[in-house]
Amino acid sequence: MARRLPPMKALRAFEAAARHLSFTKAAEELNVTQAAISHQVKALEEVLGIALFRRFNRRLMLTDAGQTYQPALGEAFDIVEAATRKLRLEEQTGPLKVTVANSFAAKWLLPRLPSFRAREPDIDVMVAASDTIVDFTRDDFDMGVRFGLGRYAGLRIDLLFEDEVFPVCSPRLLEGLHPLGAPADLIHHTLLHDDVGHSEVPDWRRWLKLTGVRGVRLERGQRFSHSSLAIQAAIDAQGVALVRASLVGLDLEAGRLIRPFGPAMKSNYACYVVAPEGSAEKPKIKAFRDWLFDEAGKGGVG
Amino acid sequence: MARRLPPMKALRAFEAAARHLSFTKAAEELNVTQAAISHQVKALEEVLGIALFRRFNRRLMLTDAGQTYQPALGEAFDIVEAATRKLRLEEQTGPLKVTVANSFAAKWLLPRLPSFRAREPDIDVMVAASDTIVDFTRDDFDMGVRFGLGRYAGLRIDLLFEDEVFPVCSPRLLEGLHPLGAPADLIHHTLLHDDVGHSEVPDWRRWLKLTGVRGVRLERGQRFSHSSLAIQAAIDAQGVALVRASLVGLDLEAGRLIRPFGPAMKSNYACYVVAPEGSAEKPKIKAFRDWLFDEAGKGGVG
DNA sequence: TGTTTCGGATTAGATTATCTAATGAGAGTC
DNA sequence: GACTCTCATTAGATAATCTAATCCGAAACA
Repeated sequence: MARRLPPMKALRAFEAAARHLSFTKAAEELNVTQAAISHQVKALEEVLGIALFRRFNRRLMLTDAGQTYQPALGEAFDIVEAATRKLRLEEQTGPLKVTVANSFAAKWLLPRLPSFRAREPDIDVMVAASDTIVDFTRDDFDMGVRFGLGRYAGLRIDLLFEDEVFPVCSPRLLEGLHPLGAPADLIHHTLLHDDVGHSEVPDWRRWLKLTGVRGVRLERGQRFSHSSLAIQAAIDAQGVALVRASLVGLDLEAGRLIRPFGPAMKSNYACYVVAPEGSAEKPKIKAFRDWLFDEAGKGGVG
Repeated sequence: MARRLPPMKALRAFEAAARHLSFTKAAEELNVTQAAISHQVKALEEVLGIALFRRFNRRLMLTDAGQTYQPALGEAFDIVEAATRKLRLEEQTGPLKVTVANSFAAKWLLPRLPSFRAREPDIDVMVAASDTIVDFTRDDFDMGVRFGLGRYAGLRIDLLFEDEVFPVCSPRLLEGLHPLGAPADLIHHTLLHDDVGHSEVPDWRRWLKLTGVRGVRLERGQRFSHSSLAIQAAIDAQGVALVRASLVGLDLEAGRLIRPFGPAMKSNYACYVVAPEGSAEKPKIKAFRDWLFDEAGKGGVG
């Protein structure tokens, strides 16, 4: 299994020298002095115990051994070069792996993604929706969009937008039996909860406290594991949801949801674009980040 | 033309680590510490700007990039290994290039060569007969057999045999008009000269002086560019040649030539087996040298 | 003929690259 | 809960590599 190879640097020196039939030219190619090539080739010949060059005063020739050796080495180095080039190319054009929270994926990113595809047709995006926070040193992701406090070590962090929460419901709900003109009317309606469980994101309890409404039974109503599901239930006129503005921007625009009344409550959580410090400026990552900011600015959500 | 490749040592380290999915095992394979591999891989990832491994606590995984990179590198190193192996093999079994003087080739080596072929059927011998002394650092030869004083810098030198010169002629010449029983009888015979031009090898002038014979016309007679031609002329009964013992050993044995009278004169020149110091103990060179000594000892010439 | 030029060899010393030893950290294992 | 395994990190030691200067010999030049 274990390969036994001559020193790689010496091989490179020899291969270049053999190609040029000149130590001086090889030295130029490898950006070293002629003496360095001379040493390396000599060392290689000693390691192998085989003469590779016949040295004349102003001319080099390959020995039979050198003549058979050079093409093989050239081929090997070509393979390495091609593989490296391919690696770099794929790094630029290969799929961009983005990790995002489930609800953000469903209600913000996916509906807007066709716009990115139109703008950067060469970049394939792989969206991985997950509610566990990825460690970029462990998981093979290029970047992420996260709700949080914006404190992530070793990452470049850009604030995409701040967020707030407010109640939304289907316009159909207004046509129902019970009015929905003020927070107090909620007493006759179903509350749609999500279990995001971020203490920093206001929930119905805190919102009702803020508005001073009493008598609403918090333990009742529909509970969902994800905000996106609560939103969908709201669209289906099943009740009133307390949601993050960012997630319902398009639904409000399209009239699928309305805001029956205020107020909006500020969340400490905001939306951040994150990427490993070292790769944050790579073309495809930058392209996606730029697009995210353009989209956020456009919708009046940011 | 100029290739731009990542550092070769780092590539080696990465390839081994990728193959084992373990820095520790890679370190064993390359006979370094685990820390060395860790450094090299990290350096490579920095040079490329691309993560190659995903690091878990007791487990390594390749990133997509690493996964595409490793097989190409493995292939490249395999090519290098195979080429190196082939080189070493050919060095052992490929043709043995021997440089010898023309006359030695014709009159000593070639007639005996079948014996070597029988003894070492795997070694092809390429005999290059030439009267110019080769420089092993310049010309692609493995070894040589030379007449001389045995002073050659940078070479391993083994005395094959010392030499002497004496007159020889065809037995047919004794049956001719003029007798050939003592040096003085040469006055009636044709002298066969060779133009080797080594002042250290006695010629007719010195031999006649030694024997005290007078009246022989040195300027007369037949001259040849090589000893082997003078010997052939002697075999053809064209006259009497003054030759080196080593060159006529087989002709005397076979009765093609006889020594009509003495004396033999010692030559300062002797026959040496030479090979570059560094490669003198290589199997095929040693095999040929051993055979040369066996042959020299056998014929009673050495 | 002598002089110049060219390209490789050589030497010794400087500079890096590379490696090691020691240690830490985190998560499986017993 | 102690132990073990594997990789990361640090600083310092070591060794590989490179450079600068110079030498050398033949070819080119004149």
